[in-house]
Amino acid sequence: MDNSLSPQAGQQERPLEQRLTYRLARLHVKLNAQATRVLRQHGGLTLVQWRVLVMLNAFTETTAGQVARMTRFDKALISRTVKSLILAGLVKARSDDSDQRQQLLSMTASGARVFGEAAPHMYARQNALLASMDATEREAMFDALDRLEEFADRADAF
Amino acid sequence: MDNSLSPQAGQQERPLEQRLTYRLARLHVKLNAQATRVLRQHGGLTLVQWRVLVMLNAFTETTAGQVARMTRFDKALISRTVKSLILAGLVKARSDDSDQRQQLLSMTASGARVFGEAAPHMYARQNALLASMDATEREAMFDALDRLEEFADRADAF
DNA sequence: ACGAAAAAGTTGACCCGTCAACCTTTTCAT
DNA sequence: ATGAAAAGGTTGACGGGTCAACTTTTTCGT
Repeated sequence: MDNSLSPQAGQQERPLEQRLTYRLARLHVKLNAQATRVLRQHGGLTLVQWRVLVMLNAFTETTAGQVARMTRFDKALISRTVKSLILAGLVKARSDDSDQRQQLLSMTASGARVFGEAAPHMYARQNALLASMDATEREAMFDALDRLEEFADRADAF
Repeated sequence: MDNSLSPQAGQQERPLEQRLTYRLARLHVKLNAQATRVLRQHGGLTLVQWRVLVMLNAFTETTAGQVARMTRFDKALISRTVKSLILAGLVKARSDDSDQRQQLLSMTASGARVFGEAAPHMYARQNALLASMDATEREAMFDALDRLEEFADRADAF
């Protein structure tokens, strides 16, 4: 609750390490916590479950692999999450005749209901988030994100 | 390797959920991975160990609690990380006569050496990151971060 | 048409980070 | 001066997320 720093604080304005990396990490944690809370209050999905359902909502019959690629989550994580969703009756799998390796996933009616319950709140939150910036700021933000991500991808830079 | 999406992709330009949250998460993961790799190649610290040392470098004798508050890491995580640093001989603890609950932490010579080995690379990386944007973009980025973080802190907004 | 390589998914092991319970020491109100 | 509350820190348990190994099915070059 008390935000005042130690007696020694203030010696240096920004000892906070890599400010950018650090700030991003902090923001990410906070936003995640907020989203998790919203989901818990409106249907009880986990964040990963929610993201999978978002994908299944946008692309009606999709495979686990495609979800993994689109969300950039690890396929192991997706595998377990899909299993949990099927167990909860929110998702169903249909085997693909043309490729026996993969299964086509889609929401069940109950899945759609739970998704529909959480979605308005999640999207409202998202809009409120975006509304905290004006158009040019948003533009700048997304540009910066692109730039930074591109940089982070040049793994061999260091 | 293949970035092309499914046959169904493209139906919607941005089904990617909360674009912002999602993008931040992705960037955060990438930056973390990069930092972790740099640390592994230059001394072998973990990211949390590094951040604790950054704090001990800036504030000579600090307590675990202060490190936790400054880094916003969970105190449990700090406790374990400090233990690992002491075990590795990189940090030493001195009991505080005026308060028996806490211990004053500082780097050992060997800790300073390891820190000094990693620091140039970490700071170079940080500078390169910032250099991927010009001054006004940086300004906008940090403004946006402030704004978003403030929003995320208004927990009761939803 | 066959064998090598690649893709889809599953599983186990592991680390990171959080949460809650707990112990000890200190603070503070009355 | 004493008991309640708060702060520092430790620990155990747990979920999130990654990595690597493996199975099965498909693709593709020759």
